[in-house]
Amino acid sequence: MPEEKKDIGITVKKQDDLPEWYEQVCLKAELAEFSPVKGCMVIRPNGYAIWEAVQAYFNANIIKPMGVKNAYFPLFIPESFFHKEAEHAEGFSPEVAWLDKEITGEGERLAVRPTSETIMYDSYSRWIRSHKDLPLRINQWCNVVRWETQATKLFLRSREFLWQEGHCVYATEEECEHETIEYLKRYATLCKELLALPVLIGRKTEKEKFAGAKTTYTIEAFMPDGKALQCGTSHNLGQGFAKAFGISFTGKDEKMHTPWQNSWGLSTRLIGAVIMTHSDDKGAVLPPAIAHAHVAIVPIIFEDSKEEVMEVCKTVKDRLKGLSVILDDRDDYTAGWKFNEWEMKGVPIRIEIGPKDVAKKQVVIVRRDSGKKSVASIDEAYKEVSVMLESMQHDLYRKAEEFLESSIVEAKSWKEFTDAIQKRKLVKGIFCGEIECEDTIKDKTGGASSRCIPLDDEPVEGNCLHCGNPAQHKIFYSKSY
RNA sequence: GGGGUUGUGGUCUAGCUUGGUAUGAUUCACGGAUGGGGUCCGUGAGGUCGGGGGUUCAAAUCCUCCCAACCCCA
Repeated sequence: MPEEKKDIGITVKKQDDLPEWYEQVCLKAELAEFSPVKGCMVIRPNGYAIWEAVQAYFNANIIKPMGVKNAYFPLFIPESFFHKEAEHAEGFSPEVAWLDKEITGEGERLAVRPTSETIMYDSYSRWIRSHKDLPLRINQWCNVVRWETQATKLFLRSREFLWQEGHCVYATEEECEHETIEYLKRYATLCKELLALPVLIGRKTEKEKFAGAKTTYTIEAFMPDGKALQCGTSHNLGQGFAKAFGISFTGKDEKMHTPWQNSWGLSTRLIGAVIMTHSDDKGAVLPPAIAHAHVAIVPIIFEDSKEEVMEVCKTVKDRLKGLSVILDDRDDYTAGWKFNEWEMKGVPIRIEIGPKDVAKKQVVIVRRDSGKKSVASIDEAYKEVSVMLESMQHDLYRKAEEFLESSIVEAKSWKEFTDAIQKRKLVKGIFCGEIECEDTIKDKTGGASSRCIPLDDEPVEGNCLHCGNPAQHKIFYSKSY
C-alpha cells in the first residue's frame, strides 16, 4: 500500500492505542459520528442495523417467550415522582437534565428520563388491583439522558443513548427473584448467540448496585485493553418502589398485599462492546448475526470479459437468496479499493468473481475475520457461504472466550491482587464487600472497581484481601469503562 | 478558577514573521483510459480565512474583544 494512501484506513494498531483505534473504526466503518451537540452521537445506518438486529432477537427470544408486552411511556417525568423513592432520587440526581418551571409552565420541574421506574410505576399503581393483574410484564424501547461530564466515547459513553427497559411486577418474592435472574441469563445468551460476546454473570456489590434496588445482577464483558464493560443489568427492586408509588393488590386471601418488582435493561453500549472485541487493524469485524450485510460480491472487471463476469455475479447473488448481499458493481473503483472498503465496514464475507473464475465456474470466497480465501463452485457457493457464516460466528465467540478466560486471575493476597490489577487482569479474590473498603480499593489501585460476585456465590472462609475483616464473597475486580 | 496551544473549501493543509483578495492534496461531479489488494489522466464544482470591532488606500496576515476545540495546572 502506498504510504500516502494509508490514512484512508485505520492509522493506529489496535494493540498500540485502543481508544484511538476504536474511534477510527466507528467513524470509518460509518457506524457512528460525533454530533454537533456535546456528549451526543449520531448512529449511522451501519451501526443502527446492529441495534435492529438486537431488537429483533430480543423481541423474539426474550419479550415473546417471557410474556412481556412492549409499550411506551413519556420522556418527561415530574420532579415529585423522582423523590418518592429516596435512594433512587439520590443516585440519579447528579446526572438528570431538568426542564425548568419557566419552560414547562407547570408548578414543578420536569426531568428528562434517565430511566423510567418512576413514571411507569405511577401508571402501575392504577393498573394493578388484583392478583389476577399479576404478573405484569412491560418493556419499552426508548432513549434516555444522563448528563455526564466525562468525555464522549462513541456507543460506550454519551449523554443520550438508546436502550430497552423491562419493568415487571409479581405477587411473590420467589417469582420476582427467579425471573430477575432469568432475564439476566437471557441477556448472556443474547450476547453469546448474537454478538459472539462472552460475559461474566454475577451480582453487584452494595456499592455498585442500582439506586433503589434490593439486588442488582449484571453481565460484564472484558475488553482487549483489560477494562471491563457492563453490558446489561437486571435489578430485583424488592418492594421499595411498590410502597413508594402505592402499588398494591388484593390477593386470593382477600387481603391487601404489596407486590415485588424487577427492572432490567441493555443499551446501545453493546454495539461498542462488539466493535471493540472483534474488530482489527483493517476495520470493523462484525459477527454475521448482526452484520448490516452478509456478503459483498466484488467483480474483477476487464474490458474484454466485463459482461460475462457481471452475468455470473448476478447469478451468484440470486443463489444467495435469504442472505443480505451487496453486488458492488461500481465502475469507478478498482477491485482492490472495494476489498479494503468492505473490510473496513465489516462485511463478514467477500466473494471475488473474475474471468479466471468464470472460466472454471467457481468463485473465490474470503472470510473477514481470518482473511482466509477458499474456492467453491458456483453451485456450492450458497452452502459454502452459509457454513462459513456459521463458523465465523462461532470462531469469533471462541476467540473472545479464550481471551476472557486467560484474563482471569485468582489473587490470594493483597499484593497478588494489586499486581494483577496493574497488569489489567480480571481479578478474583475474597473481600468483605463493604462500601468503604471498596472505595479505598478504588483509590489505592487507580480506579479498579468490583465487577460482580459470581452467581454461584458460596460462603467463603478467610479474610478480606484488603482490610483483613472476615471475607463475605468472592468478587471480581478490574478497571472498567 | 489559572496558564498554554490551535481555529483557512466537506477533510487535511500552505500562506501570517515582513499587509496587496488564498496554496496544495484529498473529497465530490463529469469524461476517458485502467482493472485479481486503496490505478491514472483531463475538465469542473466547492472558501463569510471561527465571529465582532479597530489600524490601513488595502487585513487570512497587525491590534483588541468574544466564541469554540484541545492540552497542562489547581
